[in-house]
Amino acid sequence: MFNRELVKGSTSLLLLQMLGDRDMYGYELVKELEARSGNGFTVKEGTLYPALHKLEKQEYIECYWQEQEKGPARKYYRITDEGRELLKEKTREWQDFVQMMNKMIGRTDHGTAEE
Amino acid sequence: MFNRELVKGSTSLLLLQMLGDRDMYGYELVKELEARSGNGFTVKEGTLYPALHKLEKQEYIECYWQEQEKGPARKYYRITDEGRELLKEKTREWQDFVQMMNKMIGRTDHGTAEE
DNA sequence: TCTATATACCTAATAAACCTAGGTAGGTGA
DNA sequence: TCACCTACCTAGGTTTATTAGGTATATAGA
Repeated sequence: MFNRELVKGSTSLLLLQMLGDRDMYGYELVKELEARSGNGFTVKEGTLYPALHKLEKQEYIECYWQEQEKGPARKYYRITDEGRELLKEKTREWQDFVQMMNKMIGRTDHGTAEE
Repeated sequence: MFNRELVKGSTSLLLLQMLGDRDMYGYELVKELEARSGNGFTVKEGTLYPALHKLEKQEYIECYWQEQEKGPARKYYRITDEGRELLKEKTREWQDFVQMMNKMIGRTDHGTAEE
């Protein structure tokens, strides 16, 4: 759909946001993000797992294993208090960024940009 | 201000946007972006020049030298027709992306998710 | 039994974008 | 002469995401 480049830098925000709602495991996050975005994009496993590990190392999230009656065990992630702080901050940053971008790309009409 | 990470991927959009308004030279773009963003961020020269060269190679912009009465000559960049097409497309992508992100992170206080 | 598929985890190698930290050169003013 | 501003440039390193695999559990079908 749109350029995956744009998403750079927003992955951790997305992950924290998801975990802010409820504890989730990696594979679930991949599927959920794919579903929520309406096929807009997907966060690949090769992106997700390293990102989760980094957030965990920084103590913004923590994990626990949960055995399943059927299928492989799941590694659930839970957001920490520091994580919630970071989430708030990142959300604010995102909103500021959007505002600035809109100021930059929104104010010119060089080519009739109405839908 | 906000995380520079977020800007990654939007640099070429910003450049095309600026050049969509008028021809500009590299150094001018750096200063102008800095001013417009209200100190939000700066595009470094080490980012800008390679980005311009890439856009030129892809024929989205083209350049011409202009001698100055005082000071070093300036290398002006002009957006091409293909560039304008790309700009429209990238602007649309940006708007889609923002829409999706807002859908995902929009409800800033989790727990109350009514529409 | 053997194989394919789905779930669920992971990483090494690569690619892309950016930043750091320089360099070259013209011109002005102390 | 030296410092500073304008104006161009790039090599090397970092970060982030993707590609393209791998391991393991469990089930369904040939």
